[in-house]
Amino acid sequence: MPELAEVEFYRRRWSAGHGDRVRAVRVHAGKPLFRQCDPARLVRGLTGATLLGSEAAAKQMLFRFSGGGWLGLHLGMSGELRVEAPAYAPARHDHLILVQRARQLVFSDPRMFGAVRWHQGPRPPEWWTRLPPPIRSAAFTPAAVGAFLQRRRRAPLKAVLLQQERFPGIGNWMADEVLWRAGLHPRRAAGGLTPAEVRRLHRACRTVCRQALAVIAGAGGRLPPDLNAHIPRSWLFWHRWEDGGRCPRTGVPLVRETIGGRTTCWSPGRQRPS
DNA sequence: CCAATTGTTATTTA
DNA sequence: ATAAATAACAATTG
Repeated sequence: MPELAEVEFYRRRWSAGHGDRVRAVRVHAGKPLFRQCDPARLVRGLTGATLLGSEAAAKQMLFRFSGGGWLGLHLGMSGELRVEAPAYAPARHDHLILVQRARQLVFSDPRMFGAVRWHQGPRPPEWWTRLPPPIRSAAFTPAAVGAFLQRRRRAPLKAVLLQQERFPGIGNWMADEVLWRAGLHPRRAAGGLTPAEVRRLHRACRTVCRQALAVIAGAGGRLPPDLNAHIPRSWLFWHRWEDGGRCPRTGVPLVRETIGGRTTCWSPGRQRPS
């Protein structure tokens, strides 16, 4: 499930453990989740360390520990972070648990497309510092979007929006939401947009990211009880999987089809193929 | 049994 | 050689 805003939502859950020491680590070593790290070193580094802080960017999270330890998490397709009571008994898909005095920080991922990384050193790891500039940053300009679209000019817009090197954090539902807001058909060739359409796409990316973060991860106040609790009914989000779902703006029946290898939903009329 | 799933990457095709 | 499409990864559900 997790895209930009969901990742931030889950990171903030674990921030309940900031400032507390990790007394023990439970890990399903040998699972593909740990292919990018050495589970033995992970456990050795985490045990006894204090969780000092954390950040999320794109679909990545980075947790900082005392002693120069950095824990990287990616939630893949089905990952989630939870906070459980000290007495909680681990379930089958709880592949990494940081046990603290007052709680357990649980990383659960049934499909195991996620990843766990461990880095030891004074500075954050290379993979983190080299992430592309966020969509909400000043570096995400219409010119940068336009240049990227030109390089992928024959690919459908939907496929291009899913490329993390230019649209970090965008996933399947956010891509559909962006194209719907911009009024662009997902099958349009990336290189065929007018300058005005590129600007619309750029603006829709920023708007969707900003609003999704506010609504899903909480603007500044407290975390919503549930991921989707505050997503407005006026978003495509709620209608894209419904059978007989209708465009919340035009009332026209929505269409679903595979584009760029992923199930894609759009509103005919509002998003024209040429 | 077949199909589907909010992600990424290796491999194949054009 | 490059870019686009496809398969594969694993688990679960309809």
